[in-house]
Amino acid sequence: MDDLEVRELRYFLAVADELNFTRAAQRLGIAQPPLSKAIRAIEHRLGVQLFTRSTRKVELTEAGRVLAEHARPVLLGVAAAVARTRRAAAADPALLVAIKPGTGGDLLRDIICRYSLDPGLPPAEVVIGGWAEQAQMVRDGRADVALIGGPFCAVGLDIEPLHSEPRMAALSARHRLANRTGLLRSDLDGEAIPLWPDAEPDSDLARYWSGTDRHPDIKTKPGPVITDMTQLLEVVAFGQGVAFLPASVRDAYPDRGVVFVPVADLSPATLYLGWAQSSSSRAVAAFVRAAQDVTADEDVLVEAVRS
Amino acid sequence: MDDLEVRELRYFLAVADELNFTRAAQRLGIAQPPLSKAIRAIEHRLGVQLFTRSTRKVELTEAGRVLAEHARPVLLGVAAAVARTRRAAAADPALLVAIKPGTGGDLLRDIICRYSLDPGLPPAEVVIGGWAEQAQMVRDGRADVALIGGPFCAVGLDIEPLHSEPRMAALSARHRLANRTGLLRSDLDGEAIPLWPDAEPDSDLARYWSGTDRHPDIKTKPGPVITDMTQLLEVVAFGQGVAFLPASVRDAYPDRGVVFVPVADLSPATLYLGWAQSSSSRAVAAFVRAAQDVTADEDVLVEAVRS
DNA sequence: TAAAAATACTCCATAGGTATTTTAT
DNA sequence: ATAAAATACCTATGGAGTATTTTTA
Repeated sequence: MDDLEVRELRYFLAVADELNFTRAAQRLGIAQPPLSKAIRAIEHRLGVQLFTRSTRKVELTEAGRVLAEHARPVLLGVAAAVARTRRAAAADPALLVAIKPGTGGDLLRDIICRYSLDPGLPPAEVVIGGWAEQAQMVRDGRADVALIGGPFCAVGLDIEPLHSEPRMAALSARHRLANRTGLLRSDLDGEAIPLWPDAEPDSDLARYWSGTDRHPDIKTKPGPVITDMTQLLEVVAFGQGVAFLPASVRDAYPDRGVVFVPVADLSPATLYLGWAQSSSSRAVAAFVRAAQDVTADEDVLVEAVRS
Repeated sequence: MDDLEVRELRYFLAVADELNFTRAAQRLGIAQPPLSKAIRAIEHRLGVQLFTRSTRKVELTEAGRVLAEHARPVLLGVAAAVARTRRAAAADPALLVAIKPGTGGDLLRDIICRYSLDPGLPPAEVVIGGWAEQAQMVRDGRADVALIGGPFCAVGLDIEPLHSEPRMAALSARHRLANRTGLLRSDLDGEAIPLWPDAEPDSDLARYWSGTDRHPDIKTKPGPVITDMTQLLEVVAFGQGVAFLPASVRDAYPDRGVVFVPVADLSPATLYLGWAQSSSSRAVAAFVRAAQDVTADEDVLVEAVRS
């Protein structure tokens, strides 16, 4: 008379995503009739209608929307439970730090270095994931902590800002504004913006990368699709678009015919440390503390240099 | 090759709690052999040993501890999903506000009043739960928001402090210190402290109620077991113990031969508003905002009276 | 030796498959 | 007319039960 099984939640979400029993069944790798039956069984057990369906249209009911919203974190929780349990049993359990290619550099090295001072803790290992995948890796247990740049969804995570730096316009050396010493975002209105494949248009992510998160009125022109930073800089160098990148990118990637010009009215690039909400892991706590210590030291240094 | 079912998590947690397959099976209402088999199946599927067991002793492994920690919130999540889905489908969905008997009073009335100004929101209904159950009611979906007094575990909740007031010593009118105008906690060292049945000795809860959360060195003498505020005040009136209560209790309960004396070095009684972490419910958001508005107004009022 | 977990087996509920029918556009 | 969900029916995996054996403190 009550609770749902993980398998049922999975089936339900597949239908909720596809709004089509046949396609959902394909995605799940089962036949359509058992899927229909499973959904009916859930509805009957809960005494609730989850979908309004005819043979031509399937829609979520209000109750269905509520269930969908609750079901997703449950499935992530199960995945995380399995992944972390497996890792805990491994011969050499480690603290997994998720980053995306190019993140970190000195800061990450310093944090890991300080974290490693305590020999009683599992060693920290870096796992490099896809471009906006770090938060999800923490949620589903593939990692324990993550360095996350740019805007992201913090549901299920505890986070701490580590470092913030202004973003600059990356322009081709031959760009008409390449020798300016400063710009406003509006100066680059109408320029093509290279696109990351997974960021749908007008998402937080897309608006951040196009520098329009603080300028909702600016419409952007789509540029070529790019998948990594090298490619992005190439596109910019060829004059096929402009990008808004943290200043540190200039140092991380050697000169490629791209110039960086300060832009006064861009949101900064902020690097966050994220970890599983209310994690009780000693290692995670130590890593967070190490990160805080390192950034605090850095701030002191910056103060000292300034004065 | 991967994920666990809800039933399996339930079975696992029963064994993890009891550390005894036979008792766990009884608790689950199944026979012992299928339980043993189910746990073995989990261990085999994960490729992980969860318990070290002989016929005489069952213990959690490190991996088992990790799984137990992850499994509990998953089960709560499932329970919450089911409960909230059912409620969303009800003819008259409401926003359920969990309180414990005696909480709230004017403040709660004002918050609900302000929340109700928007006619587009579901009506707020108050559900009265057990004494320290409010947080759990939010976690497992029996309620949407909760007013929580005293120390509590905020895992899985977002919280916001609403109101803080100093606690006073509640003494029998015939107590030797009853006519003092002020006390320190140490003045009442050695007095019997009435006990709430569910607060195990030396828990955060017990230390809070005995006024020793800021005085870890003070040992307390156990008094009679009490189950509600009326009973507590009776016990105090009879001189069988003392209690440390927020000042507002004096006003909420008519005179019962109990006097309230300020105690300078007690932690205050703070009332929190709690709701499901990263809830996306419009109603919950509106309720939280209403509560913030009301307390802000109150603060302004207090300022005004002071000046 | 006794208490508790593991093994051996039996049974049946149900997850999932195939074939077919119904329904709404 | 057709695409898609529902229904009917069948099969087999595995969840749960009973009886028994093994293990160790």
